[in-house]
Amino acid sequence: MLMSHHDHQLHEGEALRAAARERLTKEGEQWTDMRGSVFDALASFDKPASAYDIAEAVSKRQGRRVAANSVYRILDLFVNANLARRVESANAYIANQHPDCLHDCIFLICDSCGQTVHIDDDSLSGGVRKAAKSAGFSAPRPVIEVRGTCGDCEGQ
Amino acid sequence: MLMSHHDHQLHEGEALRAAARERLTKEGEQWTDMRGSVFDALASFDKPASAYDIAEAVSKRQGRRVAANSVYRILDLFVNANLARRVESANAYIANQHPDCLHDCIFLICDSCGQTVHIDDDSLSGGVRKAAKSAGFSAPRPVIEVRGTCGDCEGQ
DNA sequence: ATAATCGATGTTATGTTGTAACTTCTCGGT
DNA sequence: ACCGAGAAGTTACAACATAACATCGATTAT
Repeated sequence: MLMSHHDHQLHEGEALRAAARERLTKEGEQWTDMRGSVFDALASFDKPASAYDIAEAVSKRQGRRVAANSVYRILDLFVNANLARRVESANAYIANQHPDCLHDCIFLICDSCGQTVHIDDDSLSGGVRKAAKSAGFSAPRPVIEVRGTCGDCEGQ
Repeated sequence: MLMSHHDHQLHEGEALRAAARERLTKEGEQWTDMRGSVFDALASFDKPASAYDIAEAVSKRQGRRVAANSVYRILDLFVNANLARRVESANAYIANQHPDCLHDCIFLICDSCGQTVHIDDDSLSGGVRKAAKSAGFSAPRPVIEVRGTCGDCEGQ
């Protein structure tokens, strides 16, 4: 079975930061120091991070207390602007590696180590969207996540 | 496009309660008064209910304080035994209307009124499972939910 | 220049969801 | 009667999330 693919600009490090910044400003939002710090913290985690995790990371980095509160505001902004995603089944957030392009993504979360990979399969998410529409739902936003055990953890 | 279907015993009211009870005892677990009360409360909601909602309902019904704590224990048991499902994106639980049969279900949750319908589409959930397995994940448990606006709320 | 405004952030408080640790109760087997 | 095990009670707390209001700094109008 052949899967349709399209080219993604997959960003990381500086490039990701730049892409995020560009995306946010294109939304008409400001890229402030605070937002930059939150983004850096978010992107520095290798697994989904809670707002509190991020608040702690930013606090440490800046040597002052940053309240979870402020972090939530910024995360909400990021999610709306496609810079970040919320992982519902983990109450956590993860940076979006291609903020430029809109997707329903599918997260695979390892119950053992927490590692989370994300895959884009528009045929799957499209099917879910379609099923929702058939049931009379409008403006459907699919949440597709899979809990399981990743390959690395499988052996042990 | 034709969708594969299979017959479901869709239970409600007394029949649902009986089916749940049967299912639970088949798992080797006891159907106690408390569990019955929690199940009744859960099934009495017409939308996903939080553990605290349920604790409150049971407390009211019994004229004594029932701690959320106890409700959580029972809900976990129910979820494991397929009597209930957790709706991840709502931090809430919903009774499973066919506890006899195993499914990855798909929930459609209305952001406006909270009504939640569940659909079973094994081809969709199977696709998600398959994608997870291809990515090296074992024992995948898909979480498929859709946030949107239901038909009733759409007009207004 | 000063005042008004607005968006971003800080601050404090509180609400909601979820667990942990330990005790008490109940029931069945001896 | 005693014991053991599972269920439920109790208390405490951790983690997640939001609300309301104050402050700050940049921009604009006067």
